[in-house]
Amino acid sequence: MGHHCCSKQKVKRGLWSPEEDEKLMRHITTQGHGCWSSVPKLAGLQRCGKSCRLRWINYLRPDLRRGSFTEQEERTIIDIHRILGNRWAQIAKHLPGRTDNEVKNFWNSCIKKKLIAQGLDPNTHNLLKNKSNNSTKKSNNYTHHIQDSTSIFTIDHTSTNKGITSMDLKSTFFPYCDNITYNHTPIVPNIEYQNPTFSWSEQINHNNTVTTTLQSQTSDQRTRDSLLDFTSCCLMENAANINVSSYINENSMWNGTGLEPTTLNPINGQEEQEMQVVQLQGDQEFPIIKTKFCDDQEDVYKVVHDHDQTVEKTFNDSSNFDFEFMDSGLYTNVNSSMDQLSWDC
DNA sequence: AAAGGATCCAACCGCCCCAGT
DNA sequence: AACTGGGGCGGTTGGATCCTT
Repeated sequence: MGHHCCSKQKVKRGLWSPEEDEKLMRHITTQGHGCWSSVPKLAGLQRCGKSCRLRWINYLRPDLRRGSFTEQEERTIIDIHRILGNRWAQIAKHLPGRTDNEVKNFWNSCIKKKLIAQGLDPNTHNLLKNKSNNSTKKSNNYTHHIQDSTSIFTIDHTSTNKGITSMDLKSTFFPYCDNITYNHTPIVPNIEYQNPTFSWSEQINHNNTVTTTLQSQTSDQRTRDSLLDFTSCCLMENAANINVSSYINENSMWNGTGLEPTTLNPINGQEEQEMQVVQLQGDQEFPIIKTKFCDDQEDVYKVVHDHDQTVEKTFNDSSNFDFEFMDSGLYTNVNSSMDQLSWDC
């Protein structure tokens, strides 16, 4: 069964011969394609218009870029796919000379497998469930720096200096934060939080607990929730030397915060929901962070220390962004293509 | 060398959207 | 408003090629 546009015609199918290519090329370069349904007749081809169009777009077009995909192109595809999903035509628009078909094939034949091999679900970009625990275990000697100028995070995993060492959260991620004062006293001295619109303070109390206070004067609930989550998450990162996974998600990109708003309600329904508590664990002095919410939603974040200097954690399932992904170097160009994408799409 | 499985990728299919009537 | 045709898109297929045994 052919397309409705050419179902009455006797059309050839299958691979194009060099002669057919020649005819189509000559016709379009001299006459232009105009109405595709008329191209086969005018070009002397026994193909349907759609087939001609496809052949031109995917193969004959002179501005096509041939050859294998570069690493940069691969990263771009992954970045955009994280937001748009299988919208190959949209993705291809960000890759000059590449077609949607090409991108789709590359994804299915190559990228998909790479992501799976890294323990990531290619559809959601989340950690695959059966890999999530393993991914949190890492060697003390593992070192990985990401200092791409377009990355929002710098991550350092040297044995003496783990965790996020700096971050530059652009104001585009916090469009609702207009009047937040900067008041930051980090637990880990080399941590720098560079976004002036976003801050919190941390104080070590006499009873070996740490109180974190989010300094937010915004009245927007989503921002407050986002910042609370973010603070909690970073605190865990710093205190436990773990790689925090599954935190920012693409939906949050769309709601404008860039961070996943919590769906939880503060304990006692407090208006001020900034309080976080870090407890130092017995003589090991290993910190655990527990965020208190309403009774039925308690202990969403759990950090468990084991004997191998590794950490397991449990997160709210609704979180599906992963720092592991950025850690792998795949998540880049946030401030350029990704920001642009938010506006384009 | 040959067979069979795996992979790649060009092309097709079917659906949707939109503009024109 | 309903119909029609063209264009665009994502999913799928199947033949060619590569790889493994």
